[in-house]
Formats: sequence, C-alpha cells, structure tokens
Amino acid sequence: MARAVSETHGEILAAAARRFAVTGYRGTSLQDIAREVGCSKATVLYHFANKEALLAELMAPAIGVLRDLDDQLAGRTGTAAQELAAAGFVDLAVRFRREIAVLRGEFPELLCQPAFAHIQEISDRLRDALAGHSDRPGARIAALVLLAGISEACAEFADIPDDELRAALLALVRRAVEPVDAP
Amino acid sequence: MARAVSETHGEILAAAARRFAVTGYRGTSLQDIAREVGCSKATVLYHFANKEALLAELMAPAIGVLRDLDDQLAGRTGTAAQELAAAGFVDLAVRFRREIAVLRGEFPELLCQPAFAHIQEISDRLRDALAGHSDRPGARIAALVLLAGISEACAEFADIPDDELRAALLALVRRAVEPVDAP
DNA sequence: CTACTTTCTGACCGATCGGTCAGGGTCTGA
DNA sequence: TCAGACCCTGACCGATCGGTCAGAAAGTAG
Repeated sequence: MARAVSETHGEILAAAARRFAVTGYRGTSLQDIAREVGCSKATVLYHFANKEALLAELMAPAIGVLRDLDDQLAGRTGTAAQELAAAGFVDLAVRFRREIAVLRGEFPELLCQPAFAHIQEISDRLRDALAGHSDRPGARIAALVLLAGISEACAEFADIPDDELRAALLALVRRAVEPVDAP
Repeated sequence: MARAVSETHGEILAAAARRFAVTGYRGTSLQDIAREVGCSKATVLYHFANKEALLAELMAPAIGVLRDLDDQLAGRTGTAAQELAAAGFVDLAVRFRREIAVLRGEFPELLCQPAFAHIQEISDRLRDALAGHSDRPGARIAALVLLAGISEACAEFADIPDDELRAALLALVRRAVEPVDAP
C-alpha cells in the first residue's frame, strides 16, 4: 500500500519533530518514530539516509533564520547590537519553539555533527552581541542566562500565544540586560 | 589488589560526577565511569545497586539543600518570597554547579525516578515564589527564564569564582524580576 | 502482457547498553 | 591454620540501538 510520493516523508518529519521535542534526540529511537507514523523502521530509513539526516532536515529552517540573524548582527556594536540580538533571538525562539526544545540539553553532542557546524560560533557571537560586546563578567553572565532561559521558556510554554510570549520575553530582556557604558 | 574500605566507592562517585556533568546521565555508560576510575564495570555495580542509585547518591546533598530552601519558603509571600527564592536558588546553583550540570536537559525523564520524587513540585513552588506568587504571565515567564538560565550559566561558567558568579547572578535577578504590586 | 520504478517491509547484523553471577584474591579474627 | 567477610573481575545475559538488504507489492510506461 504505497502512498503518494513524499507524503510519508513529511509524516515522518512531523512525527520526529513531535517525539524529539518531548524525549530528545538521543531519547527517541527510530522505532518510536516509525510507530507514531504507523510504518516500519526500515521505511524511516528509506526516506532518510540516517537518524542524523532526519534531524538535520528538521532543524534546517531554524538554522537558516539563525544564520540570517548572525549576518545582520555583523558590524553592529553597543546598544544597536543588544537591541537586534534581543529582538532577533526572542522572535526566533518563539517561532521555532519545537526545534529549540529538541536541542534542550543535547547541545554539546549534537554540535559535533557536520549539519550543525558553526552553530556554536554563531551562538557565541549572539551572546556577545547581547552583552553589548562588553567583557565585564556581569554582562557576559547576564547574556548567557537570558539566552538559555529564553530557550527553556519557549520549549516549556507551548500553550502561550506567540505574541504574548514574545512581548513578555522582550520586556524581560530589556529590563535584565546590563546597559552599555556610554562611549 | 583490594583497596581500603570505601575508597573505591568515593572514587566512583567522583568519576561519575565528572562524566555525568560533561556527557549527561544517559550519555554516560557504566563502562565510561569504570574506565575513568580504572576498575571494571562489575566493580561499579558492586558498590552501587544500579546506575540510578549512583545518580541518587550523587545528587543527595544538592537535593537536601533544595528541600531546606523549600521549607523556608513556605508561608512567605510577595517581595519576601521573591528575595529568598532569588538568594536561595542563586546560592544553591553556584555551590552545586556540577550537580546542576548533570540534570541539564534530562530533567523530565530523571524526575520519574523515585529518588527525585517531589523535585518537580518543589521547583514549581520555587518558580512561583520568584514570580512573587503573581499569576501575570509576564511574571511567570520571567521566573522560569531566570531559574533555567541560572542553572545553565552555573553549569557553563565553571571557571568563575563562586563569589563573583553569585554577585552577578543576584544583581541580574534583582534587575529582571517583575516587581510585585504594592498591596 | 512485460519491464521497470517507487514504496515499503521482515529478517537480520554488529555494537552497546544495564545488570547478573560464580569465583578468585586478600585481609582479619578466632 | 582456617573460616568467613570483603573487594574485585571476566564472562555472560537479554534488550535495544542504528543500520543493511533482498525482495514483495503496486503503479506506470512501452
């Protein structure tokens, strides 16, 4: 009972997104995904070269937006960098809540995979921008707390509407970020 | 070549703490721990009933302090609750950085284990206190962002002295927490 | 009809996981 | 001297993991 072309492909992708978000990448087996779709594990591996490729396709849109943000951030300094980093990351985290949830806690290992090359550097630059490119420990610590906390909050508050969550997070960041010294 | 009583026990505990903090609970095998200690996997399971018991003994001190904080928090309201929750959790997170790192991202599954019963409720109460027992979404979101972010920051900034990290985190929390409405 | 492609599957593979077990070495007290 | 407690280990177990493969089923083009 072969289905229409690429229909199963999308179903597998959707099922994987749901499972990964709940039980994590390592905590979800190909068998789990196949069961949710209603096909065999071999079918999953017919549509995707391997488990890693499945994850890579799942994260691609979010990573694209992150790269765009990184490009826009290049060259900006001080308050302008802080503002863009805050607004850009909050928006990204709210829109890609599920993708963010997938990475929860598995960051270090997943970053070793070629599909996620440079993500570590990009998020380092993002953190640096949110700190206003300051090297004061207080500013760097605040930036990390906020970025990590926002990720966690977006993964957790799945029931809050986008607008409301975005507004609350932005207000929090503006309150919490260490102001840059006037030049 | 049997060693002195309980010497190996402590070495296994220390090795497990190190490995768990880096690669997580699920990402660390008993074989990994045994290799780091320089003994066999069977020896690890001679000293600890199972992998879960090893984790439980590792987390016991941190959990004890968390319970104490929860007790002190009971009954307090408004600003007093916020202050104590902030100071108490920041101190706990800084002191037990490694234990906090272990739980990174594996919270939901680990909480199912009997050794961690009620931890979820305690951290819910802690979050509620930090939000000043307010039900405004902004306050609840800020509290979650801060608690999660602090955990992440403590796990990441292993090189910063306790005092400095604690001061920076406390300053951040005081800036970021939504003030409670005056009664 | 036949020949070919696409989709899908059960059976199987090697590796690794947490955990068990019988037994060997060493120390100690009677 | 010798029995027993303590510490430790190699060999092994069943389960599960990601991944492979030959081939069945169904649609399509000639």
